[in-house]
Amino acid sequence: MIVLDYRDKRPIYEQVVDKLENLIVCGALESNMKMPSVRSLAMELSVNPNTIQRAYAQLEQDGYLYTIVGRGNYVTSENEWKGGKKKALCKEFTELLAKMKELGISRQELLELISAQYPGEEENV
Amino acid sequence: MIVLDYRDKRPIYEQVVDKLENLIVCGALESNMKMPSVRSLAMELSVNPNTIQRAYAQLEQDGYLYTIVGRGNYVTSENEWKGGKKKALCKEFTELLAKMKELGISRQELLELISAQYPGEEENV
Amino acid sequence: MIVLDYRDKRPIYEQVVDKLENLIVCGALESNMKMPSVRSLAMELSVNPNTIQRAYAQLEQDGYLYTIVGRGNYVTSENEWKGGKKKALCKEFTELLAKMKELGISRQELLELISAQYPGEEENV
Amino acid sequence: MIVLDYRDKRPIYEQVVDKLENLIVCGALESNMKMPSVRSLAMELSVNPNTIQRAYAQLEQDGYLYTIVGRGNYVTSENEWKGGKKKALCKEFTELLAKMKELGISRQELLELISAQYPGEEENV
DNA sequence: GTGGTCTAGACCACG
DNA sequence: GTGGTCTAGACCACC
Repeated sequence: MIVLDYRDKRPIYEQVVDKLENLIVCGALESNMKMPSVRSLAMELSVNPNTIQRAYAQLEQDGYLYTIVGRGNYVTSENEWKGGKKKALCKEFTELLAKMKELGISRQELLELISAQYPGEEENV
Repeated sequence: MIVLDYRDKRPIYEQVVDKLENLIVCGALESNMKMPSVRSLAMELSVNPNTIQRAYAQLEQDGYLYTIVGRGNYVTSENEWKGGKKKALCKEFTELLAKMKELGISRQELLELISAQYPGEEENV
Repeated sequence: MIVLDYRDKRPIYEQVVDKLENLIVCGALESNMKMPSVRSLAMELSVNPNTIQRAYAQLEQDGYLYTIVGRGNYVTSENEWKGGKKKALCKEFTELLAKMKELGISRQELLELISAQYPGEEENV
Repeated sequence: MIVLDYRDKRPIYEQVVDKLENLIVCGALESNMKMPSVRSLAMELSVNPNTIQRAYAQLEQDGYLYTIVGRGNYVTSENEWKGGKKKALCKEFTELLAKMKELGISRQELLELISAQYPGEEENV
């Protein structure tokens, strides 16, 4: 389900947050689905339960999970996190655009990169 | 020349690297220009010389500076770093696009964000 | 009669206490009225009978219910809990006022908040 | 500086957060003042450093502190937290008002409680 | 069994 | 010396 990269400089709990967030965003973990328990996921990843606990706490704070004490952690429904996520990505996109523009990358080059991701849609839409 | 933000979570040396890289990319620091000495820049920013030393080392590794022992640090000529930088940014851009597409952000929305950065250029260029 | 919020951080029994207390305070549950049995309410809410038992015990301790062993739980008459409740709320109110004053919130602002709750009563009453 | 109440059911870190927040709000801890280090405060309170760490992290997230890794924790300037705090208190105030109104506490009684806190200001302001 | 908190002790990057 | 992370192991309330 998750593979940790111990060569990565980022803390483990952050890697776990990232991977799980991706799984939730891409729909692999469905709304209201029960997540593996703190202890079981810790065992599976050979990591201390506290570390998973911290990751789950972060995900809850970011709105991707909700916790019922004594029962487990569950995946939040999509519309509760979608708005925030979209806003964050657009911000990142704008900042990246600024850097690219400064380097002299033309609007045309950007459009080509986009067309590679959104095939079939003509440019004169 | 450089203003540090001590509340930034990133380490100081990384901020210095970032700022200097920006100054080089935007052309404020010209090719083959002599950089301020480690000690003088450390004094100017009120930080430990080790911190500046580390930043310079990082910039040299990234190809933005070259060192002449006993003489100082100099700015690399543009064509030596431009290709790598551009490639890195395009890769980042493509990965970000993939995430945005997954979230359901339309091609149209992207074009609007781009138009905000590249004003004056019509969409049917 | 009662709707539980499983995403609420508070324990279930505490939510039950709160909801029942509200129903008693607002008069929906009249004095000396018989409460539903522990088991039946537990069934209705799909929770463990222990949870309801604990809630009833708490309500009894707070003076809102009295128990007749072998018969069931009954709502206390109003005058037995009203005094204590009022005193507790006023204490809470005073403490909150102190905090607000410390933050520089003016008397005028407080009056406006009150007017929003007690509409129709003029300020010079 | 801080006294813990071990009979309190709330977690220790939460008590620490509460006390420190109060000290900051009331001005006892001035802007940009250096807080005691994690380890020293832990020693002073006879508590594990992790516990203090968690409290500081919470306070940072709430905007009362900012952290410079390797240097220490510092008190945020007032205007960075004042708005959020005021909003939170007003919300609490409104909710409390609703409860009091339900219990039949009159507007007049509230005004008297307020006058006790804001002496000298006449009612017909 | 579940999540939440806490202790004791360790290592790391940073300055 | 500072904050940040992690482990190992423990206890608690809740259900």
